[in-house]
Amino acid sequence: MGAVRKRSKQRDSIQRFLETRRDHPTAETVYHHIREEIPNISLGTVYRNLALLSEMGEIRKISTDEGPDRFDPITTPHDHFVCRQCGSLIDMSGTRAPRLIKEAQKDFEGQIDDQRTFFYGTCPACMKKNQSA
Amino acid sequence: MGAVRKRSKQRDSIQRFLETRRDHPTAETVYHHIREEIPNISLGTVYRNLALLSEMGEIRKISTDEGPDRFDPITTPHDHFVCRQCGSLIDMSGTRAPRLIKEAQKDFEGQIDDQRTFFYGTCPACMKKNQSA
DNA sequence: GTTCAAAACAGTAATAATTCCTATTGTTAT
DNA sequence: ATAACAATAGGAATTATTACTGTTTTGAAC
Repeated sequence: MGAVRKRSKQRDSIQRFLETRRDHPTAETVYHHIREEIPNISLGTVYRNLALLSEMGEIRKISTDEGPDRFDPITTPHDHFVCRQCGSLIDMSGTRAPRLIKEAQKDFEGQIDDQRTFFYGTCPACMKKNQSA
Repeated sequence: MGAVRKRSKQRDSIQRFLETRRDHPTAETVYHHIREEIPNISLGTVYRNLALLSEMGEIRKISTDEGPDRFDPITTPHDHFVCRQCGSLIDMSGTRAPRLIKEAQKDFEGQIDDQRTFFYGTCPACMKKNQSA
């Protein structure tokens, strides 16, 4: 009998909060918002539950070249764009993962389970900002 | 007139060291090795120069879901594999970047300059280890 | 080769990001 | 209700990285 995972209102609350967001919050952002609902939750609890939810496949951890890790409630495969100027993280349409994994697996002796693609550049908002400046 | 970049034996040494390695060392690893050559180099200098070399396009910073940032002396486009079990970072053959950027740019209003693809799974060495265990 | 300002340095402090630890609380199965 | 144990809070500790300060090195101009 493997470890039984028990629910907790803290973890439920974290998951529910993430689901309302399209902007891939950091652990710090999650912490500040959950504190409005559960004022004495600790940052450690937030980190632990974000890690747990990731392991459980309920959310996805996203590490980029810019800034701290972020978390995404959408676990269906999709790519991300990172703005080098403002740091915003944007969902990209279209998924390339299954095709890429199949392709890469051909030349590779290990086992490929997952894949992440990031695009870097300037986001639409910053493009506009730069024009007027 | 932009800032004039001056050379230093510290930066040269860091770059030379990286070029001998195929395993994408962390800042800490670089620091320990350079200290054999320049015993009183400081960790801050290592971080500063790794950042500078990245900006200059001489090396590449690599951030993954597992562990601290790593640095790659090869700047021609290529993908990476991350072993979830041992954390090793492996170069993948074949580049998908130019094709992917072109594809993604079609549906995207921002400007895409760069792209990173990571594969996650179990590396060949860990596959073997798991079999015998 | 001396001068001079910019750039880089070492060393240290500070901050950011994350994990670990301990005592306590809440849940589940009996 | 109680035993067993998962999950908690809160803070300490650790890891990763950046910033600051006074000193040294670099490279160009003379």
